[in-house]
Amino acid sequence: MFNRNIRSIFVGNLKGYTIDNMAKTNKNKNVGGEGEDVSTEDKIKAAALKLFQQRGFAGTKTRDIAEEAGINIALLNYYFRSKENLFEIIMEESIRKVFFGLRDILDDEETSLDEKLEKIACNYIDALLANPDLPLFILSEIQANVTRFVEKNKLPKGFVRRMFSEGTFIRQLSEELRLDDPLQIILNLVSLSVFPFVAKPLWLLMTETGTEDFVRLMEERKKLIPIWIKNMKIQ
Amino acid sequence: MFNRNIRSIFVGNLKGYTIDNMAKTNKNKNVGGEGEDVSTEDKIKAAALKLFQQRGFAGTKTRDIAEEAGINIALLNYYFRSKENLFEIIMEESIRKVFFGLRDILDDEETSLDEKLEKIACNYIDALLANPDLPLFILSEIQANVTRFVEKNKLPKGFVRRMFSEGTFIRQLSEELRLDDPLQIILNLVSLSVFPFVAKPLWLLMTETGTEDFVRLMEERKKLIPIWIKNMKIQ
DNA sequence: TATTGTCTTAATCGTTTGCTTAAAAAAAGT
DNA sequence: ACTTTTTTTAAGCAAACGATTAAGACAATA
Repeated sequence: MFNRNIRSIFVGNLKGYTIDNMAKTNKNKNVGGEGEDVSTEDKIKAAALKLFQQRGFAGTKTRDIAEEAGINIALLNYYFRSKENLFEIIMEESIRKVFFGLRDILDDEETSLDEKLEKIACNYIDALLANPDLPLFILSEIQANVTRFVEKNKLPKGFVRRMFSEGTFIRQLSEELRLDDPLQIILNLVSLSVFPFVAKPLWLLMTETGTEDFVRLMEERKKLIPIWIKNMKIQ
Repeated sequence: MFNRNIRSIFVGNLKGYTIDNMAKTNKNKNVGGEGEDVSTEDKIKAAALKLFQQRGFAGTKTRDIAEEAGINIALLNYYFRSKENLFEIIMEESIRKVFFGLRDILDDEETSLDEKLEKIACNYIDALLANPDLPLFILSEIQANVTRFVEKNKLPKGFVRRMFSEGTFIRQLSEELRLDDPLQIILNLVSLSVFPFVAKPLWLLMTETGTEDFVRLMEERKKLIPIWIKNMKIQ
């Protein structure tokens, strides 16, 4: 609750306000007994996340974010210098949520492949159930602006190499399961776990079901996906 | 090459031009020997498809479409009354491409489940290789504007019921393969086939490979996916 | 040749959008 | 009481954006 504002303000130029002004008193408003009271900055970020996920960067207007957060545009620019800056912050946290859990599981040398498969399917689907719109948000924003991703180095450092070259997970896949192409299996693991969330709006339309049914379906998959993956060795 | 313009103009109000004006002389410009010559309407639609897929509806500016098509905004509005109208047309054709092939295969009573699985994986991946950006485009635009989809009834009539209730494919799945939940299997089939294309930009970034490698990977999957699906019965 | 449909040029209109500013009120900290 | 920080109000600017219009060039057709 301290460095947040500093970072928000520090990205790019700073006009009008001094850093001291912003950083010194960044109180957390959680003092009332209700527990409903959140700091304004977080209110804005929550509103921005919601709208960015729903409508994308280009489809979201700063005025809508302000309204959703229950504040005014002036205040939005007082905290986050620009729409783009706000978006960067939201996207960075989104990436973190989606990739870091995965990395921690895959990196571990101790756990067996079986455990990893279960952990990934289980933890990952849980994480996505908590943030169902994250995957489509990230994927479509990459599509809309690949360069921004490459330049701003949004992917966790070393994540790529650790997962696809020197990673223990790949080795485990080819050794323990004797699967010819580990890349295909990784792709399958991610496809089976993530795609349902990407297709959720369409799925709900087509099956004419509600969110509750969708959640049930995903809960089942936590057990099923590891089984399916293990059955993917050539028999 | 005749009713196109009529439809483009007819959606919504019509001001400034008479229907006769538009419909009477709608020549196809393919008369030169080069074969490179396409009708202006198609040039605009091609440009619109490309940009809408890349940047989404909100992220695409009419001026960009005009520039991409090598024409001017005035002409764009002369053919397609508005950006929104142009988008509707593009989206409708996109939906058609993505869903109709699938429906035709699933509907057929004659072909066995094995054949269907192979046909879907093969034909579908071929179709997506020809239009790699279609799935993410459709899915993110549904997310961005679900209501537009519901109201404008974009999904093929009867498609939902035929696929998920009275469909022969579902029956075949549960009878021939004795899979407990056919819905999960359908979801898997689509996930394994479609997700790689949705995640393509991210995949290329992470694997540090090129489009050629991606195509090879997908070609392999055409054979592998049916095998994986068949192995999904509880053993 | 006159007509008709296609396309360009260039200007413009009304809105929307991102962002800024100034002044003051409200709240918090000292 | 005072100072500082947060938030509102309200106005407004400059650019972008979707759409329109008028006038005319060009090509095809009759």
